[in-house]
Amino acid sequence: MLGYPCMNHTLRERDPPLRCNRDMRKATFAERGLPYASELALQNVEDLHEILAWNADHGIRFYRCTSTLVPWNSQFDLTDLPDYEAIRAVAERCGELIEREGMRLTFHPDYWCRLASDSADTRANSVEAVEYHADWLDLIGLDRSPYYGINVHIGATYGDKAATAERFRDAVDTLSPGARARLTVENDDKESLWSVPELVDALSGTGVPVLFDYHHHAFTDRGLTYREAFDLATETWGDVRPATHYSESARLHGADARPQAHAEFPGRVPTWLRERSDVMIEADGKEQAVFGVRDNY
DNA sequence: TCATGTCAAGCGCTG
DNA sequence: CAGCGCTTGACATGA
Repeated sequence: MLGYPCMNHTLRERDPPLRCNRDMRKATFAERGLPYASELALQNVEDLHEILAWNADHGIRFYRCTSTLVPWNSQFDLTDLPDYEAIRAVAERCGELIEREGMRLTFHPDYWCRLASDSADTRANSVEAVEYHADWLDLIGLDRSPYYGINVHIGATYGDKAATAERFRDAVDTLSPGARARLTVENDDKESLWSVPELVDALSGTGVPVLFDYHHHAFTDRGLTYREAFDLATETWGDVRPATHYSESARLHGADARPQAHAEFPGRVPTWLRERSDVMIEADGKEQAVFGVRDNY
């Protein structure tokens, strides 16, 4: 399966727009509080259902939802929301659609989610973030499996990789069963950070799978080919079909961009990657980029 | 309605 | 050493 993250450009441009990333600023949350958070969450979940339905109609069965599905969820429990029952009902319909259509849904908490941080506050916020993503997956009614994953980066070294790996494993141990069972960890896009072999080593014994990002591997290859790194990561998934990320550098497409920047429309996903994993196409072209890649076969 | 500046949260790195 | 970029856009204000 091929998929795309977050926004669907086609549906975003409708009037009214369909999107599941309605958010608000701190001052607005302070002013309007739970009722407005509830209203936004309900609209977001309703639109998530429409996006999933559109995806199914267009043969796209893999989707990553944004982390603003329930805005400000770090500040309350889902059950505190005035519209909780309505939200739950729509979430269940999303789950039924996903089951019926054989779809795959994942999440990717924001950049500040740093489970191995050397700051206890940052670690606590990060654990909390993984937990509320797990609450959403429970609400939708999806299995507690990395198949419906919550994907994070370690994303830093704090000057000591061994100590960072240990803090990461400790954080994993503090997660609830539902959060822990869904966690996946992706290789970073900076030479100094976490490569596939380093993650495999750091996570050995935890059961947490390594999510292989093809483009990022170029920055942390450690002498391994793409296929070697993918094979290494795939072993960590056990019986679960791996999820992977694919993108191409914008530079390959002539842009004067930093090497890490994504091309708007990547060309062709390697056949071996498509055959052996579900591939999230990370590109500004979003759903159109999936169509473009599909047309190249 | 639209343009513009700003926005909760962490990091490493660049200019 | 400030600001950028990530997995990236949207909110809020004022004309």
